[in-house]
Amino acid sequence: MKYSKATNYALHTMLYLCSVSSDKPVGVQQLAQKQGVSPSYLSKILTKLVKAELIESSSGANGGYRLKGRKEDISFLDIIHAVEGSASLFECCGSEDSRCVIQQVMLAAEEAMERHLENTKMIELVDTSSCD
Amino acid sequence: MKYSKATNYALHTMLYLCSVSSDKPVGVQQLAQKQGVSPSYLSKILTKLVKAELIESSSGANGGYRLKGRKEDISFLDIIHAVEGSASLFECCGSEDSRCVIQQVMLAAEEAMERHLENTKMIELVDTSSCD
DNA sequence: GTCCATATACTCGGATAGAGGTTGTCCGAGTTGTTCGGG
DNA sequence: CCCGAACAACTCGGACAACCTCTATCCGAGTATATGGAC
Repeated sequence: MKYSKATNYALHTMLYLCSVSSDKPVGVQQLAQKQGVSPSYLSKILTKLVKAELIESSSGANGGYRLKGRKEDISFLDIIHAVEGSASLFECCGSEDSRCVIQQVMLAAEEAMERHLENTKMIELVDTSSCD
Repeated sequence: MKYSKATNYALHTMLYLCSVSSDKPVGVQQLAQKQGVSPSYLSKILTKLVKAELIESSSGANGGYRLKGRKEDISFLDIIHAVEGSASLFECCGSEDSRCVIQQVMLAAEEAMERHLENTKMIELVDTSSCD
């Protein structure tokens, strides 16, 4: 059980886009170079963020990606759900059987984590960002 | 990012062992049959619980698995860590670089979940258990 | 009855293997801005 | 100067592959109990 590297790339990219905060889109090559990933792969991840309407893309020359919503509203959870999916981390008996006590405990624990991720917005980190 | 089925099997097995609460060990066949898993596979999972000293095994006829510690002390987190490992869910820049803000947020969120799992002991569920 | 060999019922651990997810790469297609040549 | 064609830069999306983990099975080895026969 681990968060995928894709999530890491997505979070760092979003943090960077929030800190730039420009109207001009940023090319995927530039974003990829900063993190030492191949542009093709990063583009695949960013597509998920586009579908989640966190960012938007513009094609053609001088194209790239740029924030869609206000960066005050973007939480960690938004990004993680966009990349990892929003399914529950734990599934007990195949179906979503809510009678299982174990399932209930796990769900409550997961919600504790998600609350924390939802309350932390991207903008809070913009100034203090290291480890680009 | 999902908890493995092995974790599910481990939790259910531990819950059952806690509810039986007998000195006599329970055979892996019986445990496996209750959950619809193959005994060979379950045995492999239980080996991890033995190494974590949550349960102990006795070989030979009438052998099997039985709780080692007091069931008041066994938390969800103990079991999960035994099966999934206790590594952090999120690793930012390869090494454990604690300067990364993103890493810090993720770590704090993870700790929120772990606190919940640590505070929930097996014994709390013994009576109300369904979904064996 | 006692002792020992054998059978029986278990766990333990390694080898193996398929399924599925993760992490990438590659390439063709479509889109936009730029450049350049003809009128 | 103006228009259009060609070009370059860029994203989009699918196909594909290498790799790893998860899930699971199988089997041989070791171990503890039960059985049963010889004395």
